[in-house]
Amino acid sequence: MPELPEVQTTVDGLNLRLKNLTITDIWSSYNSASHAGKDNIKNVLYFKNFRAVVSGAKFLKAERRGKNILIDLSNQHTVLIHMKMTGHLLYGSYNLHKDGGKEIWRPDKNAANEALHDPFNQHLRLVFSLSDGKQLAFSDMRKFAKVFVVPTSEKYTLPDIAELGPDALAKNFTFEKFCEQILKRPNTAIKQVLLDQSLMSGIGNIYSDEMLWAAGIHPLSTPAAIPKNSANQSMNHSLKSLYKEMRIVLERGLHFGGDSESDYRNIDGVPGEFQNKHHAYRHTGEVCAKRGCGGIIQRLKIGGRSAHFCSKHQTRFTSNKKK
DNA sequence: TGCAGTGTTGCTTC
DNA sequence: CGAAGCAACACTGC
Repeated sequence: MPELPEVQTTVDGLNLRLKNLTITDIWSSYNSASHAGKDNIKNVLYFKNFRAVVSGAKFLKAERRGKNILIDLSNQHTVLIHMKMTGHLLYGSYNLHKDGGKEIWRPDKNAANEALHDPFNQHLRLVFSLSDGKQLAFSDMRKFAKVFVVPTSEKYTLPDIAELGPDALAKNFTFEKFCEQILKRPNTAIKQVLLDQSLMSGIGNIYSDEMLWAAGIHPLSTPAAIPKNSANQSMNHSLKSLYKEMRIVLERGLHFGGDSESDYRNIDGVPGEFQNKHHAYRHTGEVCAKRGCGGIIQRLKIGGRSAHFCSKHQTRFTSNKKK
């Protein structure tokens, strides 16, 4: 779901659409004490405080740290949003309806915005009203998302941000640094290592499968056993190729506006296209798309996640020495 | 009809 | 410390 390319696409959309807008008010479905106490949108740092801090502030800029979105406001405060599994930010025109004692936001029927035709509007948890008369709505079907506000001076010292490893696409995240991080877990399946946000940040289940497929490395390979460089010209089956493919696959995800295999939409409600470019993820039982390979895509549970891979061209490197 | 599967993270346990 | 397992929740598909 939202992995690095999807979160970046969302952040780019926020910077494009919300520039110079002021948040006139906010609303939340979690406006009741019965939901307080958990570390997610339910407590919204106790909604009244959140509302008091955020209302009236102007949007300055959004940025991405791993899979987190940081939104700087003009009043020296920053909103952190992690979309987790099913979070969606949607920008468009909504109207507040009263249904008995219950308040419900519904898309404006006359608006042409694609965001407003999405089923995610059934699960709105938080709505920012903006000075252009439109709204930024946050939908979160499974209610796993995290949203809170802190002084901007503290944004990078939050555990959510400070404990992240280097960003997978950062310019200064060199091959040497990549190896250093990967080798901190020398005997753990590479699939799990790539998903560990404290080692490097931004990679999720889909892109990890795709980069391992492209690099020709079996997801159960252990880092210490994978050659650093490959002998042949193709640079395949090595940490070097994995590093290279990591960059390529994530950049491609970004280029195609993210991956909507599941239900990702950008803030205008438009799906991405990367789901049509998969070679491994959710291709179980299909013939491997690699030229001349002819293998069949397998699926395996690794670290509680499903991994998809070609058992023919993805080499399994494991250490012989068992402890 | 019921239950496994789905993406991400955090907490508990060993 | 690391790693496994499960919980947080809701919906889809077999």
